[in-house]
Parts: sequence; structure tokens; C-alpha cells
Amino acid sequence: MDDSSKDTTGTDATGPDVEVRTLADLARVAGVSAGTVSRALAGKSLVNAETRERIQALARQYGFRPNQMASKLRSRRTGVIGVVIPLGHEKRQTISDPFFLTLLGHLADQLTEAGYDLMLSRALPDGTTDWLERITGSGMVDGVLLIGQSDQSEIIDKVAAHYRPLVAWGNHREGQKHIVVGTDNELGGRLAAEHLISCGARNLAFFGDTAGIEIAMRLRGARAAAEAAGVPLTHVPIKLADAEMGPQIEAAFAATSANYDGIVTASDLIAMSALHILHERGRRIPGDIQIVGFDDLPLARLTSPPLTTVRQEIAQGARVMVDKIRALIEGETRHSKVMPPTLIARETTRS
Amino acid sequence: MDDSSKDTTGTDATGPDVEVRTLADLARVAGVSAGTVSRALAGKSLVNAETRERIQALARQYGFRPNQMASKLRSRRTGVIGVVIPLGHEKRQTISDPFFLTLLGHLADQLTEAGYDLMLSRALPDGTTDWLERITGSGMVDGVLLIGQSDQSEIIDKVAAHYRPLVAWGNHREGQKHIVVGTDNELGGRLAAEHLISCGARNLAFFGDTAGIEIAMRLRGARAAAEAAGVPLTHVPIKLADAEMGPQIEAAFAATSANYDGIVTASDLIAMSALHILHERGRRIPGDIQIVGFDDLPLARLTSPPLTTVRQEIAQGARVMVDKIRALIEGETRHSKVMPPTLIARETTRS
DNA sequence: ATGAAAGCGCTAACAT
DNA sequence: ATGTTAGCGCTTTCAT
Repeated sequence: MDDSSKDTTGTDATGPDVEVRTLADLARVAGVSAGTVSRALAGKSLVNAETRERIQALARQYGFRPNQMASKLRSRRTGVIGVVIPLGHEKRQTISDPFFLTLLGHLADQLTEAGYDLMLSRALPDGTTDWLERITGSGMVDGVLLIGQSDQSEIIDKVAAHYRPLVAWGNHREGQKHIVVGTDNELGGRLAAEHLISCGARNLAFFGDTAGIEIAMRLRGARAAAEAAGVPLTHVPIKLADAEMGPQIEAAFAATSANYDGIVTASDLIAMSALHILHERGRRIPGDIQIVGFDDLPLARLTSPPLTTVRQEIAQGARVMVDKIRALIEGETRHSKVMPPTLIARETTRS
Repeated sequence: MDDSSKDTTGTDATGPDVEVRTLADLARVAGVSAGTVSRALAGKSLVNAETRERIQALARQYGFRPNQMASKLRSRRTGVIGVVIPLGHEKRQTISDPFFLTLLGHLADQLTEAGYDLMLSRALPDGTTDWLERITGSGMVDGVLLIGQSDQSEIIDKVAAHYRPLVAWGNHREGQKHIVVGTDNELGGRLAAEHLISCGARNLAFFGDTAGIEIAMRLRGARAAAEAAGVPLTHVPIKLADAEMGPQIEAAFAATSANYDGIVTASDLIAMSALHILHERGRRIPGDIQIVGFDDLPLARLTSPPLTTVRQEIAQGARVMVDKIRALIEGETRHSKVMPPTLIARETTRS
């Protein structure tokens, strides 16, 4: 119960300064076998409670921790989930998308909670299944979470056919074989456009690069809403979805035909950038032009004026992804989940 | 040389459908020993180029990949760097700080570049060295990168005393034993306050929670500048450095004594939040109140008006951290690096 | 309840 | 240039 002194553990003749690096070392110090130490440290029930306590105390005293590589190799379970960000269609091959980073943060929280470690890989898809199989086939992870599908849906399907514990964030399509958690992007695009139209917009633009399937679906939804209302919609592909997209947006507004009065954007980041440039050009928002973002990142409420946007449930999505991967690892069966987006009306639209 | 058919590899009597899961399996198929396969797959020079090609082709054909756990255990190097985010003083124990997330993104890029995998751990410090030693002592990583020191500087020192490959992002102090890469926070705070004063501010406030050492140093720098100029500075501790800090900032402005005309903030996020609330209250920026952020996240240039801020070199910092950890793993010696911040004058100050 | 023995799948001497 | 041997440090039957 009490800590007693540091030296005499009253068990063995070995001095206090032996190096305890392995189970066998600790076993020697404790005067038991390696097997018993292993069981004691794992908290198994079949060890005498008393010796278990004693061994755990010894482990603490010597600062001993079992080597995980050995443990994982032997037990054939790693306790690690691979989280992969496919940088397929991205021009600059770097992890900077704040939406993905936010999702990653939530995944890290949920996985930690669930007792898993997280191994992060940035992948540059190369037309083959290799970028993914390098991870699924490495024996390093119990399952894989994909942050986004990029333009690799078919390839992911191919891998999922023989590797079960795989869940992707992204867009779900009929007939798709891998499990996806994500937002109904088409609906999201539609909500955005419909909202703009109902707020009086009559000349729409969609800002965003459709190489990724998710954005393409958002555009499709927006286009459907525009057509239904008989309103024109121009697609402006914005490459480089980071803070340096300014010039492209400038160009879009400078075009002679560009008398947009309503803009659907593919992300809050693009919306912020557009907002910024319109302010510079002295356009009133939402008076002259209305804007709708996408994602509802925490930052969306901090812009001026606060950003009307289509909310994706990121935290819930992370929870669902982790639930599913755990179930799949246990051998259970799971299906895709499509979550409905919500339009959050703030002040970049006229209510 | 050519791919030939899928079946006859012309080496052995085993049929085409044998499961190739281990080196030994592949060795059998190839008609060589496991050792040779290991060498061939590792691209070692001491194997006949021809057999190496053949074995690699076979491996591709059977979709075989060596088990990393076994490889790592045997070779005593994991190729993995642990990246730890200590959530010491944070109220909500979740990874959401955009600065840390941005740094994490850059670290992921740099580590991938350097051929390392990244194992991410969220740690909740508990007053002991355990939260860190669980990772350094696990045998799972070749080195550890800390994203921030939180309030754990002493504990990190203690661990660094016997675990060499450890580099932290954070604040460097005299006598500190672990290796730190970071910004001169005191200088940063000073630059911010001096800039405000030179722009005419005469009643300063510092917004930020000083539980983390980095912020405490920024406050100290700001305070020094204020005292040198004979200008008052009030410290307003803002807990919860996320988008929900609004009420605290509201309260700060509502206080009767709060006639601040210049605000130094501990982060761009706090600055954005303050900006937002001041807009709502109809205060002119920079006319009535001037604000300086900290970090220069990509978002800082997108606020309205664009945010004057103290820039930290995040990308460079990530590069330096990775360089240092690699060197330390190689057994070399390295020292801390303190990088000077830069004041980026945009439009939330009167130039 | 504990010990002994047999690997997990790979790599690295050491042979040849 | 390749094969053979002996582990890396742990977990898990199988005995006792």
C-alpha cells in the first residue's frame, strides 16, 4: 500500500541498478517467469492479485514499458489506425485544407478516446492501388480511415474488395463498394443555391474546382436549383483552395460578363477569400452580392459579415467513422452513412 | 524482362494460387532462401541484379508486402516519428487550435518527405512524466516531436535527460534542457505593443490566457514595451482559445474601465474574434480601436480589414524540427533554435 | 497460479 | 551471391 523505500523490494539479490529493458529482465528481478510478467502487466485475471501488484510496482520503479513492436508482432493486432489524406488532384501537394485538418483533429480525439493510436500518411495517388495498399498491406495498422476520396473512388473500391476495415470520408454514390461517411453534397449545393435565389439573387456563380467528386456534386446540386428556378449559373473553377487563390477570384470578378449577384462557394475558405476581394472592390455584402460558404468551420461565424454557409457535421462524422472502423475491425458489417447538410443563414445573404 | 503470363513463373512446381503472406512463402515460390528475398526487396546491392528483379516482380505479382512490425522489431528502427500534442492547460481536451493544426500539417509534409511515418498522439499531462514516456518508451517511434510545451517544460526536461531524440515546438528559456524550436515570443509581444503605441494607441489590453509559457512570454514582452512608453496595459485572460470565446471578449469590452484603443492578442484566432465583436458593437477598426494578431495564419490576410499580426515562421519551423530530429536520431548533437518574429502591418492598425 | 517452450515475420551475422 | 542460423521482445498455448 505504501511506497516504502526505493531500494529493497525484498524479492531478490540483484542490486537496484540493473537495467530493466525487457520482460525477461523484469522477470529476473521479480523472481518469476517472463510469462507471468506479461500476464501481470496486461492485467490478466489469471495471475495472483498480489504478485500482479508487485510486478506492476516493479515495472513502475524501473520505468519499464513493454516493447510495442514485439507485442504487436506476436499478438497480431497493432492498436493503430492509419489515417490517409489522398492528395490526388491537388496542385500543391501539401496538407493545408482547413476542413481536412479540422476533421483530422476530431478523428484524433475520437481515436484516442477509443484507445487507438493514429498513424498519419499523406499519399500521392499514382493511378495504381499502390499508394493505399502500401498502408493496408503493411501490417502496421488494424484499419484505415481516408480523409477524402480525391478522384480515387474506383481505386479505393478495388482495395476495399479485399481489405475490409476501410472507411472513407467523402461522397457516396450508388454502386460504390467502399464504406463512406459524408455529407449529401448535391443536397448541400442545392440548399445553397435555393437560399440565394429565395433571397433575390438572379445571376449565380459557383466557385470551386470540381476535380474532387464532392465538389462536383455540390455544383450539380446548385445547377439543378438554378435550372429549376430559371436562373443562370456560371461555374468558375478555382484551383488551389488555399489562401493564395486571390488572383483567380479577382479574374472571375473582372470578367465582363461577371455581374453575379449570388455566389455559391465550394468551401468557407473560398467564401472568405471572395468576401475579402469584394470588400476591397467596394462591393456591399449582402447588398450588392450575396455569398454562401460550405463546411461551417468555426471561423465562419467570425467573418464580417458573418458567413451564411452550408454546415457539414464534422465532429459527428468523425465519431461515425471511428465507430464504423471499430465495428469492421471486430468483423461486423457496416454500411455507408450520408448525413444531411444544414443551411446556416447568417449575414452574407439577405435572410 | 517481359511480363509473360500470370501463371508460369518457371521456377517451381507450386501452383499459381498459393498464398504468399511471408518472406518464406515468397522464397519458396522463387526457389531461393528467405534471406535473399529480404535482401532483394530491400534493394540491397549484394544480390544478383537479375534475381532481384525477378523477386521484386514476383512480390508485385502476388501483392506481397513484408510485415513492418516484424521488420521494425528485428531491425530496431521503426521509421516512425511520434508527434505529440500536450493538452495540458487546455480546458476542452480536444485538438482544435488552428495554429497547432497548421504546424501539424507542415510536419506531416516534412516527415513524409524525409521518409518517416507519423504517429499522432494527443496527450493529457497528469503531473508525471508518464504521458510522454508512454510514447518515448514504447519502442514504437524513433523520435518524438512535441507540438507545444503547454505548462510541462520541467517534465519535458526530465524526460529529455534520458531520451535524446526529442524536439519541442515552443518557448526557449535559459537553462532548459530539451531542444526547442520556436519563436522569440517575448520579442513578438514587444513588437506588437510597440507597433500599437507608435500608431497612437494609449490604452492597451492583452487578450490571452497565460497558462502556456509561450503566451506568458508574449505578455511579458508587451508589458515591457508598454512600461517603457509609459502606457497602461491590462491583461485579459481568455480561456478557451476557440471560436466560442466570444462571451469572454464581450465581457472584457463591457467592463467600465475598458476604454482600450489598442489590443495585443495571443493569436490570430482571438484577434478575429475580437474583430468580430467590435464590428458588432459598431466600433471602427482601426479608427477607434487597433488590433494586432499573432501567428500570421493564412487566414489573417482574409479578415476585414486584413489583420496586422506578428508572424511566426511555421513552415520553416517544421522544417527545422524535422532536420533536428533526424540528426538526433543519427546520434548527432543539436541545439535549440529561436526564430525572430516579424510584424506584418496590415489594416487593423493605422500603419 | 505459474513455468517452459514455441513462435509472430523479419533481418543480419556468419558461412560458403 | 546466396543459404543457414540465430535472434529482435513479446504472447500464448501447454504443462504442471
